[in-house]
Amino acid sequence: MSVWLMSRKLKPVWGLRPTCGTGNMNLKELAIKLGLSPTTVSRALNGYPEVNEETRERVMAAATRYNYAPNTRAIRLATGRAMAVGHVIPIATRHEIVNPVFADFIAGAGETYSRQGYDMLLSVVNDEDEDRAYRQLKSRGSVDGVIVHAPRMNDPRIAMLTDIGLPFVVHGRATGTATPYSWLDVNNRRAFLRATEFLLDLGHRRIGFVNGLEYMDFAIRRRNGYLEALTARAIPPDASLMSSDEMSESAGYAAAQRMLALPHPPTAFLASSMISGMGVRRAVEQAGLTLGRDISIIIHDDELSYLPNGTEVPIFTATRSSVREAGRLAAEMLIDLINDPTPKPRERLLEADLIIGQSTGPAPQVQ
Amino acid sequence: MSVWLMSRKLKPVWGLRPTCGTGNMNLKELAIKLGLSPTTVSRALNGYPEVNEETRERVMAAATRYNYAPNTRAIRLATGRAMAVGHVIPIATRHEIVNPVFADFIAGAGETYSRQGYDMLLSVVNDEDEDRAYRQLKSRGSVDGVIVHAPRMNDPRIAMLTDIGLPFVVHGRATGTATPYSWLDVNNRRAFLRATEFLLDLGHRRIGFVNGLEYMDFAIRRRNGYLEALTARAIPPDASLMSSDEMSESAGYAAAQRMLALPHPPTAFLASSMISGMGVRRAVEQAGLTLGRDISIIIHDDELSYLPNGTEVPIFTATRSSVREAGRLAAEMLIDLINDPTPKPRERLLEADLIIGQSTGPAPQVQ
DNA sequence: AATCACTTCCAAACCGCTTTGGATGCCGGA
DNA sequence: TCCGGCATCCAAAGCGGTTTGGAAGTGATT
Repeated sequence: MSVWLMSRKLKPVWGLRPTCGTGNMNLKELAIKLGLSPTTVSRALNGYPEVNEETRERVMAAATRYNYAPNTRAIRLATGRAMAVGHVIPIATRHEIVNPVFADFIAGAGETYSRQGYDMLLSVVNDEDEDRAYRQLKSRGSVDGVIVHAPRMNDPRIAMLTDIGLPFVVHGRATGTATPYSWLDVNNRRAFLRATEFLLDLGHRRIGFVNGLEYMDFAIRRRNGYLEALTARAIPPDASLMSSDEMSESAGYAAAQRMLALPHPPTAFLASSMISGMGVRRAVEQAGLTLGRDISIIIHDDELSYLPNGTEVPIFTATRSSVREAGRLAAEMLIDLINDPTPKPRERLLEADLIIGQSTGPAPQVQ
Repeated sequence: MSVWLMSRKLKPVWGLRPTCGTGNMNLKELAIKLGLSPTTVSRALNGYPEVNEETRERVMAAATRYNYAPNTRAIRLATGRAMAVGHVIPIATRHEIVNPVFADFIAGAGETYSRQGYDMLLSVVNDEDEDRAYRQLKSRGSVDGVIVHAPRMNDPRIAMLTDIGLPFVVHGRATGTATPYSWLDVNNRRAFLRATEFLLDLGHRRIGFVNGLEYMDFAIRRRNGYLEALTARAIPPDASLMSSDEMSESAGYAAAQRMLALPHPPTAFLASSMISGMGVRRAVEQAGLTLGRDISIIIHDDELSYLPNGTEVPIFTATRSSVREAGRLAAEMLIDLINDPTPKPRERLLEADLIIGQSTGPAPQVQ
């Protein structure tokens, strides 16, 4: 008797938590409604072969009828996969990254994610918390991989991510990194090499270079391309014609204004982005010069969806490469990487087009 | 004997799946290492009172030592809360939204989320999939709530979200919606009313209005403010001085150029954004007019981090309201809403500042 | 000595799904 | 008649946490 009581006590009737707090149909309920086991229902919905075709159709029909959608939280726990990709965005001082280029990249990547059933997780963190953010993403299992933005020279994130074993793809490259890693980049050196050559061919000899911040890897490569083209024509680079700053309109304006005030001003400009190019244009027009005649400008056009470089004819002559497309491709690379049991680094270099607009013309004869 | 065999068969040794495939420490392992039950460890870490203070410290120390972080997937399943907020971004035709304003809003909201331990989920979908995206977010339990962007007049999303019971906060308002809902908005009507009044006070009588697309709710309210100010001074609005288009540089340029070519051109402009204002400025300067003397411009400044309206002195006179701050606040509202069992709609109207820059001055006497 | 309150800890159910290892029934061939 | 193979289906063990309902142990009170 007392034994019976004890065993009763050991197995009490537990207070049932609400099975259906969200108001959503779940697998078990659906199975009961169908008179099947959860196993079979799950298999039917996921296309496994060991289910009668007739049964499968019955299940499918019931699923749509009862508006059943599997709970992702449960799937993730059961499968051990987050089905999500993380993007860590540092803010504060370096607001460089909260920029329209980033927005378009995200939009492109997001397209790939939703096509492939992945979620996109954005972590906005302070600069000093960036490292911890990646580690948490890993240790809490929130994502299956990450995309690394805005790599700098000798970027420490690459070694760190390799170390903790979180799959990643870098948008850009990090000069100075010894170990191999996956990346997708535009051939910035070549793009700016070609742009400079194009201006040189038009007779320009003094070319102002309005670059981005040169701790960013892409800015370094662009400068290299610019310098390489000059050197190939035996033109000594002039430090007063080279600037490096944020890629904002006002910074572009300031840099161009300074260069135009030189005793020996440039006849052409190379600008790092659409936006800084607009600043350059303002300085040029304010100086009473005409674009494409007195002064030539070539910009780098990321094909931002809200900042088109003209609708029919391009306004600026530009090196063009869609950052949105880059986002799509980088996301695809990452998902490949996640699904690949043997993670050998993938690399992809995109070439930029050189498109001719109305902002370039032969160098004026009167120097 | 055969019974024994059968019972053996009924309870076979299951193939153990790797407990630790991710290489992460989990609660059970940590408990074993500490010689405690998972229950106690969980409670110790989550600050429950029924744990000895000494034990708690031991647990905390072990957690940091072994770099333990609870698996979010498991927490979510167990608690039934996603601890995540969703943002659905439609793309394709309306690329209006993949714009810098959106990026800054997201950055602000992201700050709040990471401060409060929430994840931010971004869904980039085609326009036609937007509805489905919200429904899936709900039925799959991926998020606890969403923020609705870029509301239009009679926006159907509001009724839909109310219907499916997914908590939400609208960034902006949707004119024509009958049922109450939570929103955070800038007082766009008042901002443009004040800006127009300011120009009228300066003697301007013909004010060009370069508005955003007028199916967007904020654009409607801005137009109302503009018209209200004119009406108050008994100035009949002139349709040829009002344009409505995307808020891009080129659209701003085109609109301003058209108006400046009128037989009776405006002496001042009201532009919907920094970017369209830049287009207006280009048209003005190209027409040989000087900003602040011949022509005045007031823009709306969302305080985009990468597009500052001047560093010290503002370039443009502007109605100013930080969209990033709006993001922070909207996210806080949403989290409040999620945590509040009695969901009564919250509303918040932010006022924009009118700041004086160099782009405005008295109307030229010679009409 | 028995009762009671309180502190501290634990076993096990549960969240909703996947997946393993059978079980069952049917059919054709030996 | 028996057996193997095949097509279908199911019970139950995870995934890694949270949370419920006790269960010991300790002092103080009656």
